[in-house]
Amino acid sequence: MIKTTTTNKTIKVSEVTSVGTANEPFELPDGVLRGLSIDNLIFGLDGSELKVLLIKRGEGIKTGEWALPGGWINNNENLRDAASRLLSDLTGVEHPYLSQLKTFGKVSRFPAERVVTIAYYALVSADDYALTAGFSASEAGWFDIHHLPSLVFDHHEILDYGIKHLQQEIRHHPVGFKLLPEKFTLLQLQELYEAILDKKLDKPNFRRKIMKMKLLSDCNEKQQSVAHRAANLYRFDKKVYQRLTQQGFTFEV
Amino acid sequence: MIKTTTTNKTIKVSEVTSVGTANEPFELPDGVLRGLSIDNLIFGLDGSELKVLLIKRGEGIKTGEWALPGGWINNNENLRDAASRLLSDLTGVEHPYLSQLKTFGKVSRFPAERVVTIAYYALVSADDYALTAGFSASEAGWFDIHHLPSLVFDHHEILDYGIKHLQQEIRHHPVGFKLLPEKFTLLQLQELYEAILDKKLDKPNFRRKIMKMKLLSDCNEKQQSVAHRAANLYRFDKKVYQRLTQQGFTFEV
DNA sequence: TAGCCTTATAGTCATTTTGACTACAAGCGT
DNA sequence: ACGCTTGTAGTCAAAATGACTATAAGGCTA
Repeated sequence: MIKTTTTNKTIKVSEVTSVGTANEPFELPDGVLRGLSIDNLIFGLDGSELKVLLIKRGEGIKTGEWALPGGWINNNENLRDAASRLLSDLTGVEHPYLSQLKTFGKVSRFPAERVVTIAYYALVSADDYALTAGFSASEAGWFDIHHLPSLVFDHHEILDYGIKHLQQEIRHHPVGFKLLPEKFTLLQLQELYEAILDKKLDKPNFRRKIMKMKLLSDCNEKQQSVAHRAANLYRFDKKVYQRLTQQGFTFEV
Repeated sequence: MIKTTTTNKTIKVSEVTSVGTANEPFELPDGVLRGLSIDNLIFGLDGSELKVLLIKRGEGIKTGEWALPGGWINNNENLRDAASRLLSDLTGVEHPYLSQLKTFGKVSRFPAERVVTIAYYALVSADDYALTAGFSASEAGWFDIHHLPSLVFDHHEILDYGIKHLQQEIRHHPVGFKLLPEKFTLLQLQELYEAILDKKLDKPNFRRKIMKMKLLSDCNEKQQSVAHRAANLYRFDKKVYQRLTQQGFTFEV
C-alpha cells in the first residue's frame, strides 16, 4: 500500500537548479517548446482511499507550492515521452501507462505568458513505485483526493476533470485493475470501485458480475496473514480481455 | 440532408490571402501562437452514411490538398473559441457543440517545424449548416468516411481516432441525436446507430429499449410525403436527460 | 478449547431486461 | 383491390439483476 498519509511523509530533495536564458519574455530552459507544457495526473489507491501524486515545486514560478508533476517538452521529444520523463524525474514513478487526458489552454491559466498544458493521466498500483523527489521538485507525496492542499494555476480544474473522467472510464473499461497489485482479492476490487464511484455495492452481486465476465484468472493462492478466512487471489487476464473485446464484448460495471 | 456526395459538390472561394513575416523559420500570420494549431473533426449524417467535413487548403503548406478544417490559435483566444472561429471561417458551419478530442504532437507530424495540434470534434445535424468555403480554403465538402481522399499531415490518424472515439461515445452518451434533425423518427435514430456502430440492430427491440429510457418526447406529428405508413416524430428531451442523469441514470445502447 | 468475530463464498427468488420472433396496422402505388 | 413497404404492438424463453439468506473458514479471546 501507499506509505504516506494525507499530511504525508514525503521525500526531500537536496537542491534545486534553475536554468533559463536571461532577457527573454519568460525564463525557460534551452531546447524546450515555448508555450506548451505537460502535467501528469497520477492516481493511486491506498486501501480504499483514492490518492493523487503531487510535488512541491522546486524551481520556476510558484516555487514551494504544490502542483501536479509536470514541466516542459523537449523540442525533439514526443508528448507521451515527455510526460513519462517528467514524471520519473520529479517523483521516481516509472513506466505507468500514461494516456492523454485533455489539453488545458485558457488564455490566462498561467501567469507571465500564455502556456497551454497537455494533461496525461495514469493509474498506478502500490507495488509499482517508490517516491523519490527529483531535480525540480523538493518533495513528492500522495494526497487523498478529499484532502488536498491548494494547487498552483488551474491544477484543481485538471484534477476535477480527471476524477470525473476516471469515474466514467472505470465503468466501461477494465482500468481499475491497474490500481491494484498484480494479485488481488475480489473484496479489494470491490472496494476500489466503491472508492472511485463513491457508493456501496452488494458483495455477492458484485462478485457474480465480475466472475461471469471470465476476465480473472485464479492464482490458486490465498491471502496471507489476515485475521479471518483468507480470500482467494486473482489476477486480471489481459489476453482473455483482448480476445473477448475482439468478439464484441464490452466491459460494463 | 447533406447535399454533397462523395465526389462532392463543393463551394469555391474567390481568392486566397497569404500572411506571414519574412525571414522567420516558418511563415506564420501575426498574433498567433507558434507551434500550436487546431484541427476540427466534424461529423455529419447523410441518410445512413457517416460523413466528415474536409477543406481543400487554400494557403500555407500543402495548398490544394484535402485536410481537416483547422489553423492557428490567436494569442488571446481560448482554444475552443479558436476551433469555432476556424471552422466557421473555413466552412461556414456555425456554433456546433465542439468538444476536445485529443492533442496530436508527434515530433515530425508537420513539416518545416514542430507543430502540436489540438483536435476538436463535433456532430452536426443536416439542418444546421450550409457550406461556404472561407478565406483560407478553396473548397469545403462532406465525404463519406469510407471513401476519403488522401489527407495532409497526420489527419488520417486524427480521423481514425475520432471515429473510434465516436463509436465509444455514442454507446454511453446520448450524442447521436446531434446528428439528426430536431424532429426525427425512430428508424432514423436506429439507422444512425447502425451507421456508426457498423452493425444491424433489431427494430422492435431497439425501439423498446429507446422508449423505455423516456428520453424522447412525442411531437404528435407524423412524417410527411413518404410512400408508406408515416412514422411518428420525436425529439430528444435534454431536460429529462439531465434530470435522470442527476439521479444516477446512465445512457447505454 | 469453545464460542465469537470477521470475511469468504454459495445459493435463492422474484423482477427486469434481452434477443429472437410473430402479428397486425397503415398508407402509397398500380 | 392487392401488394409493397414501413410502423408499431406483443409473445416468450433465456439471461441478468437486486435484494437477500445461509453456510464456510479461519483467527482471536475468554
